[in-house]
Amino acid sequence: MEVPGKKPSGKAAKPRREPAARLPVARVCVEVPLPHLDRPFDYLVAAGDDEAAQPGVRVRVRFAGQLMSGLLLERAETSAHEGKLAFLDRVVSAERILDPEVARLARAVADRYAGNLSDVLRLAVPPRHARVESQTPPPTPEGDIAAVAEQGWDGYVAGAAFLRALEDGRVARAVWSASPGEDWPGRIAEAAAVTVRGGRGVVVLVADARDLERVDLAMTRVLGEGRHVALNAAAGPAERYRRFLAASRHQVPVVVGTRAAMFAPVAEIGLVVIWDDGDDLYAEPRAPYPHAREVLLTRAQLAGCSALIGGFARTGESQLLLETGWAKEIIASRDVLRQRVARIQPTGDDPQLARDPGAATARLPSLGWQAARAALQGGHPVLVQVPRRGYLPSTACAECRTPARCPHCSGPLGVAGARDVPTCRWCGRASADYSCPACGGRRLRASITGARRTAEELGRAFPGVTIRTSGRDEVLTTIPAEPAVVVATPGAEPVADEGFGCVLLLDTWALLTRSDLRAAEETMRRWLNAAALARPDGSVIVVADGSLATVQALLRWDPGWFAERELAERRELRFPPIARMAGVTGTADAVADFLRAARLPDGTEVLGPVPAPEDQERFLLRVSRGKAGELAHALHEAAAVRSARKAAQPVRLQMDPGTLF
DNA sequence: TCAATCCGTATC
DNA sequence: ATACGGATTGAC
Repeated sequence: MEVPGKKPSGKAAKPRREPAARLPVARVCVEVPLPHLDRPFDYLVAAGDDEAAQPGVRVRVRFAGQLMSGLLLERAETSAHEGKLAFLDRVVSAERILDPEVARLARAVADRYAGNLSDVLRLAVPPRHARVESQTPPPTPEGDIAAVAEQGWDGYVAGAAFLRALEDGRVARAVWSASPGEDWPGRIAEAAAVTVRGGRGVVVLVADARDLERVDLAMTRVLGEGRHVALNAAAGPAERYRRFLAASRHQVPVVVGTRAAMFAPVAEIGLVVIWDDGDDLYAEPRAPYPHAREVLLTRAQLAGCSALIGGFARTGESQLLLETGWAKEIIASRDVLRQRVARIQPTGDDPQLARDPGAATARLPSLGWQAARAALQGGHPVLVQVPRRGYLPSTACAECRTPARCPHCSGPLGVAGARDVPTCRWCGRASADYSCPACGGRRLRASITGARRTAEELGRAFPGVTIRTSGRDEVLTTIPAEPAVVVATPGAEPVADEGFGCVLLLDTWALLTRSDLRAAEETMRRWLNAAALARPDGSVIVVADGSLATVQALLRWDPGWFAERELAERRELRFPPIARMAGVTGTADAVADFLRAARLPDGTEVLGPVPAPEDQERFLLRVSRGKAGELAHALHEAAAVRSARKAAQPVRLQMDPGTLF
């Protein structure tokens, strides 16, 4: 290191600056997105900046002749840099917004995802809002957390033991299969409360704003006011930064939030929680595309804290955590489960289907119609789950536009692709030789039947009953305990005050026949999440063949069995998460150039290329789980080589890509 | 021999 | 990106 001496200043413009007496060197992560610059750069701290220039503050630095933003990672006595060090241009604010624990996590996430630290830090630290920073914060509440009633966890084998471990500050890691009807926000709030009582902080992730609202309310109920903040985009930048600061300044011990909260700072983190980790909203769409579950698990590992992965469904990744012994299972005993679960029945092979006059009127399988009618008569609401509008087009006659109906049950006929055989979206029967009952035409055209149209049809089937819809445009959060039919798309199901008397899962054929890797898992997740809303004395009707494994798992309410099966299948096929994959996308030339530069680990399988959008192509690289770190390192290195020599055409790298085909 | 320009490389 | 240094070129 060479400190600029008292050289005779030729031009008087620069103010003379002396380095700080102790720890004069600041290591800075400069905000540049280039892989070959993904390392800290050392700067001198001026004596006047000594106090403000603490680890975690925002700084401005001159970098390659330009003023750039950066984050101060650490102070040091000396630098290994050979040349002259420049001074920090200025400390933007003395607010230490990058927690050391989060900084370590960010580095690990960057490494795992073959990305840059500065990219990850941009995800971890919200944009500054100067006014909010200067405002004085509300005082932290005094007093103890009320003793938590933990009976809610008593229904689970190992549930009480898990909470005890949290309170005692022992490390406990669990995959929790919530029982149907569970007040899961309440259970999560209880787990948070005992952790806080043990003197540690908590980060809770949920997939969307609606779940966040529920957990937010539960936290207030269990912890009292002022002990947690909810982080989500909806709050707006100023409010969002205010809440971030409340966590960063350790004024609250608990943060709940959507994806971006995975990096939220809390003092002495003791527990991370993620609910429904199969929801695809947990995949971050910005580089380097980290998945919230993986970030939280990395965080738990690095910080040595507890982890709770909860849901009605169970992902392959969670199952792997159990099979490797990293986490323990928390699950209700069969007895408790029997008391909680509704009567679940398939209709796929319903022998009465065609003959039942009620079914014909309702254009529903008779079993479904009867169950719904019974629930309504009992004074309870009915939930009908249908896939999202446009998810799978149904069809009409190409000549006269009469909607194409199943000859057996009058359900709508759907086609997955132009050449596919029309198949009923209700009963799943194929109609290879369909002809239009109105004009005899044999050609079909696609038309859309969304939740609204389904609602209209059901309105005719249940005259005099209120029909409501909940979907992308307008999401219902809760509905009262009175007779009504709610048609909802997956993920938009409201919670009924005392549970639904009946839950109908329609259009299951559309979900089951999708060919991508997660189709079965995703179907299971959607069914379980909807079926969990049924009353214990209610019914769940799934319009599918009872012999299918996915349907079997639902009937038996056994997400563990299903996940085990699913993971075994992926093991056989060498699919993630058993093996690990990386996607390399770009123009043919760029991708070829990249792969030439990459020193891939021994045994890497190079699959492809396959065509990708915009005239690009994609390769998939596959390695064993143990070599994933090595692969990520090799990819980052190759990206660095290319960016250093200014390769014109970019290549997009993605570890664990969401779609494999 | 010197200045203008090009190219490659580092960026503290 | 921009800036700098060494190499290269061309004119005197």
